[in-house]
Amino acid sequence: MKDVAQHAGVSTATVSRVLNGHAAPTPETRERVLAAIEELGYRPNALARSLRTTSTQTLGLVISDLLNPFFAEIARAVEDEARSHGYCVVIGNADESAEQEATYVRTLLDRRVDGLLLCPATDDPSLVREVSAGGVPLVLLDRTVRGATCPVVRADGSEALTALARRLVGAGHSRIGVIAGPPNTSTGRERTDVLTAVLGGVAQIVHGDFRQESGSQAAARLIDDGATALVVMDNLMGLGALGEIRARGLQIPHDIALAVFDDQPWFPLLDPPITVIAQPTVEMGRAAARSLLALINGQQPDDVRLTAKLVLRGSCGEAEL
Amino acid sequence: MKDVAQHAGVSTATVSRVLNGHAAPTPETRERVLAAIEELGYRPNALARSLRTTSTQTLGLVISDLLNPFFAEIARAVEDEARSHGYCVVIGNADESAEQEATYVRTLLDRRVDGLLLCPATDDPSLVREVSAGGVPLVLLDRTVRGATCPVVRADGSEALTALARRLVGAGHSRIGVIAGPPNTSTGRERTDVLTAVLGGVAQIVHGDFRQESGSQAAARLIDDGATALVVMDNLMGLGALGEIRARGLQIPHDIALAVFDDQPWFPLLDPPITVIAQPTVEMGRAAARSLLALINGQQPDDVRLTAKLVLRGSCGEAEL
DNA sequence: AGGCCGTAGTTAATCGATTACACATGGATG
DNA sequence: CATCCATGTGTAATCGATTAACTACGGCCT
Repeated sequence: MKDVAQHAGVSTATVSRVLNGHAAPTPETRERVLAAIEELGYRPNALARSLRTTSTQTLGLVISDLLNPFFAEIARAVEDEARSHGYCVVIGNADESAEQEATYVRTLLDRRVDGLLLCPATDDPSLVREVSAGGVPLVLLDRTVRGATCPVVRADGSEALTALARRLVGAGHSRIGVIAGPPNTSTGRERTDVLTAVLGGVAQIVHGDFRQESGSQAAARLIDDGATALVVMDNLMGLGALGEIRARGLQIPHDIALAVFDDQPWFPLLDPPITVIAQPTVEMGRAAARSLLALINGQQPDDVRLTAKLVLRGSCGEAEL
Repeated sequence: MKDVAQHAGVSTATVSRVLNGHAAPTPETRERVLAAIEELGYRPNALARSLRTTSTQTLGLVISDLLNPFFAEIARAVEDEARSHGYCVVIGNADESAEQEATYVRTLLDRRVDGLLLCPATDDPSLVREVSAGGVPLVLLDRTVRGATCPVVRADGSEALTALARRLVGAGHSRIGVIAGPPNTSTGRERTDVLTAVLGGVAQIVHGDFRQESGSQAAARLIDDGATALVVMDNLMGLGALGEIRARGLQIPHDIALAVFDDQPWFPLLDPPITVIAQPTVEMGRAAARSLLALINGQQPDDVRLTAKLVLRGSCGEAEL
């Protein structure tokens, strides 16, 4: 910057003013400065700028698993929304581990992100408290924590799950296996709560860990226990369950019905196409980014609750109803 | 930091030394400083540190599309490898657009990443030159550019493609449709070059843009033109092609054979399971991160060329051979 | 006792920007 | 013609760390 100033025969203050579009500099000065910038190929140092202004124009996003397309879509949406407001997004991959999540959150805070979006790995509120105590704007995404004091953006699958459960019972299923998320995640608990409320003893619940492998294992157990329908609360575990069903040579929906939370582009391609509860991932991501930006701008955004939709495709024997 | 120093009754220099594990401070001083840090909940400002040390301990990764699981896996691997060396990764999503790619690259450079990993959207070398001119360590990933002067990490699918092509010809296919990537990407061109070399006039090539939609359209055209086999050069376009095949009610492999570049966890679940050319994504990501770190440490890493493997599953009529 | 040295710690410059304040210039005003 | 104000620019402090150069303090040797 000093070089640019010298080249243009002005002070660094003037260069800075030109860069930041202040009213002061004369059109001619501005021209000269811009020419010098161009000629020297100068690019301002964002670190120095941020240090001085205490604003990085960056949002932190800590998600549970980048390989889960559900989160990848969210990340993408967050990024789009942020970019359209001149913000950049730094993504941290917690890998469904509370420790790694904490590490990432701290790293991002150390780098002074202007705000943080978090998909908490567990419903333990301590990390959230820590961030709030630091005064950094925080929005929770997809999952919440106990006694959360910050805005939360998530999808509500109660209606869809209820409709699905009724349908399965109506089709005569009397042993419905539920492959749920970990009991210490809000999504893991809430979704199963809805189901048990509707299904009562008909439901048999096994908790997985939102990973493919746990889906296969849970499916194996449930099938061994005589389940005639499987409801899987996450697409990765759904993938595992599907693998197990195929490995056993079972026919969907004849031998076993299947429904999965989260839609994926390849679900319609299976035979039969898979019935899903689709979450509005893009809208969730965008809404979360908007809420966070609002918070950064001193507003107090409300919680956002979007609805997940039941998409019937055939894997629950819809055709036969 | 000043507060911590005061609290511990030392100077900021001493605090800094404690933080950075310098030899100087006495165990007692160290204790006192650590206590003060603990008590005040002090966390060092990474921006200030980076400004002073001109090192951010951060790698930039600009990829073509986060929603493409191929790149998501790579991103994940890069991140793992980087983290194990104490580096953080900032991901930028170019969305297969050269402009957005350039924007991201510049943003990352402005933030002074220590090095950059790039999956170039086109084979135009100008952006690469710009980065190199800035003296920032750069490694290309998956794709290269014309006259690249930096290390490149990619997968070689020639053998696998050749074997696949021979097999298809051997099975009697005389019109083989190839859905390729854009001709101005190295992967788009090289893969088709291999195929045309082996197949000659038997191959009919349509270029897509690495997105699902273009896969459907290309498949439609090729099928209309009488193709009895499709080779798709990317998993997203493969998804599109599959959709088109299903929409037309064609049976795989009876009516049409199909093979796709990039393996995906759900390919084995289709009926029949899809034959693929699997790229070693994790190894690619790790290797790229390692090369970049080597470059940052002043070494001159070689190009890395990993081999993609043909995985026969049935969608090319393997059972019938 | 005096000189020397190693060690622990302090002072102050520095990284590259932003910005409050001071200053100079020139035109309008009484 | 002196005064005042508006306007454009420069000076220098500042953000929060790191680190070279310096100082103070003991202990050791002769």
